[in-house]
Amino acid sequence: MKKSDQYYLTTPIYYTNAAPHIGHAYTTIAADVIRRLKRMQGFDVILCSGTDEHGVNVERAAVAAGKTPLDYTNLISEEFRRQWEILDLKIDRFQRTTAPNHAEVVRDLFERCLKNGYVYKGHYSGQYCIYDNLYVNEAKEGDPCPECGRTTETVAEENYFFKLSAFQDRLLELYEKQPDFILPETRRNEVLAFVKQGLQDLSITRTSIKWGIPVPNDDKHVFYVWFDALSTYLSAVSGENRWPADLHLIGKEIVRFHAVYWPAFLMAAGLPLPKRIFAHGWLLFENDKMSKSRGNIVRATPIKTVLGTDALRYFLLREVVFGQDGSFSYDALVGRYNSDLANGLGNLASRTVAMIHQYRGGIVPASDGHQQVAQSAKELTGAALDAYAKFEFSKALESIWNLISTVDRMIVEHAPWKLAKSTDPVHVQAVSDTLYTAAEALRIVTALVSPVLPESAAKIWDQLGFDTSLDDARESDLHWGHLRAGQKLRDAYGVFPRAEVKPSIDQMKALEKEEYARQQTLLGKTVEAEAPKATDAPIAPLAPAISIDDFVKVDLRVGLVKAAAPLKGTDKLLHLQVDIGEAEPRSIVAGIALAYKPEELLGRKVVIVANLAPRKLRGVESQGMIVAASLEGGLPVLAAFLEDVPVGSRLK
RNA sequence: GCCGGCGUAGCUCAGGUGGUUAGAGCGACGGUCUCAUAAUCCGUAGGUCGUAGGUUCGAGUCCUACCGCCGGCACCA
Repeated sequence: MKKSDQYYLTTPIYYTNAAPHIGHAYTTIAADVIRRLKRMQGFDVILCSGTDEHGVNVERAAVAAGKTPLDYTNLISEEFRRQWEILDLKIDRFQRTTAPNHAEVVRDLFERCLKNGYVYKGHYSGQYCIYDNLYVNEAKEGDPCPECGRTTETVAEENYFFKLSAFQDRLLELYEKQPDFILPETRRNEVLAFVKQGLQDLSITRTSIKWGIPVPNDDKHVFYVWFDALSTYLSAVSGENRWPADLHLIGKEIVRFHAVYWPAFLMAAGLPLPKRIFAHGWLLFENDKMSKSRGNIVRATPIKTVLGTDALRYFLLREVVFGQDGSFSYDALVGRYNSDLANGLGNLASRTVAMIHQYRGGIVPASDGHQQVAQSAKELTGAALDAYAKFEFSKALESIWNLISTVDRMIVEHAPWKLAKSTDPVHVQAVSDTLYTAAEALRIVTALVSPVLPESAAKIWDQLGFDTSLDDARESDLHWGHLRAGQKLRDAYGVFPRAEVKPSIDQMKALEKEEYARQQTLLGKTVEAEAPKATDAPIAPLAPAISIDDFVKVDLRVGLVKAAAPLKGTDKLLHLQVDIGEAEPRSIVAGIALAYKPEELLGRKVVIVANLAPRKLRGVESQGMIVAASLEGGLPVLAAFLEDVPVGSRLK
């Protein structure tokens, strides 16, 4: 049985199709901060992270790199682990989906679900168009393909299905009873809307994939992504009595899997549910989504090298409202570093320690401190802890910096450097009061920021003369007056040296290039060979072989876009008029509105499937189809020619 | 198209149940101090609170419409 003082939290299980970047670091840093906060509250905390290593994408990437899937994922998994080490993130359990203990847990979960009647072997059977590689759900035997008009074939395929449909009510009840099961609220609303509109059973195995965990007693099948990956949260603590997790920290793109599928799997298996799911937002790069195709991915290690890990941690948690999207930029990073860390906390530590050395021989003087500051400290500490408890990191840090600024003001107001020249006992005590107040407030601030700035806080802690580890600090240590008179301070040294803006940005950018090159070399050609955004969506298997006669049936033509307009009522559809050399331009509806603006298509040459049977889309007849590369999870890219070609030419 | 969120100083954002001159931090500018990391501290400038109506004695705060942005769903064959 799990003990009440235990806290189990997880990061997502990162997919090993790409090397770690700042986005992975963001989640993991946040988890590390929560881990330290919970420890401060006295919990026995463990943090689990890991790598999700199965699936087609990994299989393909491995082949492309000339490696076996396992060799390949060994490499990337190790790269993730190394990354967390470099960033001083303590991962208590690092679980790989390729580990033997994990396979056992997955099979066990499956068998529990099976035994309880929530898994069935589905014979998907239905109409299938072999030409378009398309399942036509609504068609009956002998019906034509809506795409090409040719007769569909009846196919039957075996898959294991999970009866997700049986859990709609229970899930809604869960969300109702535990309103904070999914945070923030906006994500909860989305999940509610999704579940309320009805749930379909989920296919949880594949026969087309080999790189995965075989289904018990039926090893033609391999578990498909979510059944496999989500179980990691169980396998990371198998045999430890740690389950259920207190918190799954995730990115907003995987909310559905964690908030719908995962609880349903666990309900089906009769296992306890996680207590809470928190989805943070995305880290944008200067308002653009980071992506390989844009080439604007940032890695964490160059930032560590130039400004230190704490600078990165502070920036991410202070600048970004946790739960919302936030943007990263080098300017903002260095700005925050200088104004908040160097000029704020760093300078306060520096001046406080220096003055006590200078005016009191490095010994903390006896005093109760200024009561006004003590009062502010009490209030602001309370506010910060409240915010921390709600994962409102930016708010918590704001409160703490408020206290720093209060202390700075107090120091100027009492100007100890003036009174220190006097031997009047009243003045002597006044100086002591000011110095004690500054040191005690600094002590509290340091302990309070230590979950976010562990490395720097430890340095200040050391300068204040403590021998204990800040890791052992507890919330009760935050009360005013714990600093003892007579404590001997250590020498002062800079904790956050001020950064020159341009040189440090240049240096980070240079290191960023090196780091990118290093990762690329590590992974061989695979980094470049990858699709811009790889997801775990199934990759369509190669269509069946056709003869040249079959190919000739497809009439591809060069067309010129004469007109283009959005199709109202849709996000993705454009209505085009395309001249392919006929008397009238063709009316073609294409799902490319997210990738292309109508005006940039005008006058552009495109490739058209000219003999595709016409079909109405949203009430508009589409007399053909535009040929485009369809990237997984990405935007379509139109086929085009490098040389100019006449309108109407046929492609062979 | 449906559902939800947002639009407040150059930037990032606060502004329960409507009530005197709309706030903070950063940045800019001016000044001050010297314990300190050319830091601190004090002060100044800057906002028709997306637009247009409406309710009200009174609206950034409520209502309606519209515009723009962001999510989710639908849609994308």
